[in-house]
Amino acid sequence: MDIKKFLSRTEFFKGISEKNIDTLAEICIPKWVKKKEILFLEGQEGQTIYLLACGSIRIFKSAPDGREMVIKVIKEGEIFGEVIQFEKTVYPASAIALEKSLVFIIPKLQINCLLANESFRNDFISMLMKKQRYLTERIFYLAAHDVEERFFHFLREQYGEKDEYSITLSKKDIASALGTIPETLSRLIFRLKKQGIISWEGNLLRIRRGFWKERD
Amino acid sequence: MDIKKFLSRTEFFKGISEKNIDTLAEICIPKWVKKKEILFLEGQEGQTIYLLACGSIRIFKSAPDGREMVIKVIKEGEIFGEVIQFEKTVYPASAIALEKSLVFIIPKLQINCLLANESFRNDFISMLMKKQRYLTERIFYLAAHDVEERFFHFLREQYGEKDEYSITLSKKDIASALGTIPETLSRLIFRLKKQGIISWEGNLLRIRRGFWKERD
DNA sequence: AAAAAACCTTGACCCTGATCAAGAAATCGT
DNA sequence: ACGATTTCTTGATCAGGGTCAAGGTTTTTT
Repeated sequence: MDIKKFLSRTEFFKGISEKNIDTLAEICIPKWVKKKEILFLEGQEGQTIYLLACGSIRIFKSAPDGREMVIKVIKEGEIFGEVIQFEKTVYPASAIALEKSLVFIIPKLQINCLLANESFRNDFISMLMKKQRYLTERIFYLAAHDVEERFFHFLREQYGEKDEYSITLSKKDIASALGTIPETLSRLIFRLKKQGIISWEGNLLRIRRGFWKERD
Repeated sequence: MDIKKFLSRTEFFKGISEKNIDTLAEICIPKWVKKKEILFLEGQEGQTIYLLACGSIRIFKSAPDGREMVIKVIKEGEIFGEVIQFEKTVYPASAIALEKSLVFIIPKLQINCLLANESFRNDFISMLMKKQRYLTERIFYLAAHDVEERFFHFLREQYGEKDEYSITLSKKDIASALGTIPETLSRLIFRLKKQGIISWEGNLLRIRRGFWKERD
């Protein structure tokens, strides 16, 4: 089975021992979720942690009146929902698939066992700290950068610095990931096209050569 | 010495065993910092984790051009700087004292030893998750709530729901904690006073009776 | 393949909160 | 205690981006 292969290539599990990989591969349950499927809702009790194998998942919070905010768009190889591991058993945010995705479901009890292993534990704690760094950065970005800056930051963060991107997310979803609305993103794209900084037809987004270096 | 007493009353260390408390009390170094003193800067290497005993500390990020954003105002009994525990050894944000404060400094090596202990480890991981919940909530609040909502949220979060508060932070510092500027806070206070919702003379901030219940 | 739904774009308009400025009050440093 | 610096307030102005509306396009459903 190539679950093992995938796990061992994963950012989070790549440092893990062969034996632990075996255990994990047996434990975790692969599950396909379709676009718009909800994996869990804020406030809901949960017993499982997720690992995204393929696709993308939006983690978000919403207020009763409908206001919503994206916390993070999960990339392939990332863990999510790990925050229910101890004490609090309810998810603090909701998760929805932005496209057809494959996730591995890992019961939190199993994680608990692995946690006895020192190297796993260290990786787990490191992962939590990395998330903390990410969220810290996101607060900073949302508050102190305009939509254009956030757009390029999102591209780099999600796909790296490239000349060409094959975009599978809808513009609407990208807008919400940037913390804005489709109209604003639409106008931004219009302006960037006019300035010759990007072109975007269908799935293909091109960035002007040298753009990333110029902007520093 | 009553470091022990303090430690055992602390949110984070209260569940910890007597033996561990003793060890910790020996390890950690108390340090008074004066107002505006910087504890560490973003990007700086660090070997220590902090516990705030008394006072308050602002954790913030800043851009080269001067834009700044408060990530969190640390309350008494909270840990900060713990994010350098593994791998990355640089702080992802800066810390400055908002008033004269007492911190306990704990070398990260020592934490590492304690981490071998299962119950401590669980507490540590729980603490990280709590922070993650906090940051998630903060992203949501900053993005989806106006300054007035953030003001009351800050009060509740920092001091609880009361009728009277003795405010030791400057309005400027409160403004930045809310993610706004002094002018805007000043105008908000003016409006809330006019509406009879608050009064604020000197240190004494009063909230209209029943206000918290009404707002739900 | 047709109908329905969702998505994208563009325009007009508005609103919250930032910026700039300047004077008053409070606090700090020596 | 006094001058200097910082903080606080209030006014005038401005801008980024959100809201509302409407038409066109793409995708989904049946």
